Amino acid sequence: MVQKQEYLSKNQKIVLDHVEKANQPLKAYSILYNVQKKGLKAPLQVYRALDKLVEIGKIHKIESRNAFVACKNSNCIVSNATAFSICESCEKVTEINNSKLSKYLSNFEDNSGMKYSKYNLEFFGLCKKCKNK
Amino acid sequence: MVQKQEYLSKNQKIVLDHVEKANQPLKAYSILYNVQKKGLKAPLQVYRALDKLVEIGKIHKIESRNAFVACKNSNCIVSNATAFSICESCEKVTEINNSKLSKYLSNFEDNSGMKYSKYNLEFFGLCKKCKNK
DNA sequence: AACGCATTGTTATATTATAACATTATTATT
DNA sequence: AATAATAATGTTATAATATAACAATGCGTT
Ligand SMILES: [Zn+2]
Ligand SMILES: [Zn+2]
Ligand SMILES: [Zn+2]
Ligand SMILES: [Zn+2]
Repeated sequence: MVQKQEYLSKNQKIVLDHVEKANQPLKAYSILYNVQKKGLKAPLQVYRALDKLVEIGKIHKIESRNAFVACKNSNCIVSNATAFSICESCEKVTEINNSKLSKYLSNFEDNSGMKYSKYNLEFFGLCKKCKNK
Repeated sequence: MVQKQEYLSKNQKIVLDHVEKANQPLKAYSILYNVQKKGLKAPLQVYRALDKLVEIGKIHKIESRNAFVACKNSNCIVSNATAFSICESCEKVTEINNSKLSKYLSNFEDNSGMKYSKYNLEFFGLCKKCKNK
């Protein structure tokens, strides 16, 4: 039997490194531009690395922004249970780490008969800084 | 003073009509293709109508799918508080109308000092049908 | 009529993402 | 070590999604 991958490949490391160093979401093509000096020449190389990193929870995609951010919750137990706050003025994005919220949402059921295995939540508003302007 | 728009323009009506008749999310270019017989020839005409319709809550964007769906909550009080369930197998999307959930999320606060004015939540899983396959 | 503003029409272009195919690397099994 | 299975890479081209820029029109208000 083939084991699940437990290491990161060269391209995956390069992309993750770059995304982790940023403290804001990055666009795929901005990542591409910045890792070209490291040998990743084509969009697909970045997208493939991102796909894998998202799959294993090291990176999350901010869907409303088409941007990618490194996971801030160690070990990323919550890769299938993500929540973010997004400032609509300065675009600052923060990963929300709130166990009550994640418990509430992970246990959420409605009358649809559907059992949810995953969710993504994005809150919008003005951050402290922008509110006081 | 100019009043806030309370009617829909020609293009907006055409697009909304079309989206309402579908009971699934539609892609912008599929909408375009289907309303070309009604005179909307260019992507921008569709995107502009969609923008406005999203703004006033008649239509919601399913961010993880880049697709648009008509609001199912009458009067759309919740245009800034949206929740959807998405089947990862058949891609069926349902707007969740659950007052406990919306109350919980609308009142959610964390220690970031941010007051959220809007949220979008997407649940993923398998719908009843797909689960029993 | 004159103004302000939303909407429209149009062409071009930017941005985001995937298809297809050949090759190489890694790990597991024999 | 050879084989097979799986994952990752490299590359070119193209698909899908979305916006810029600018001119024109429609409509309610003054
Ligand atoms: Zn995370
Ligand atoms: Zn801000
Ligand atoms: Zn709605
Ligand atoms: Zn289904």
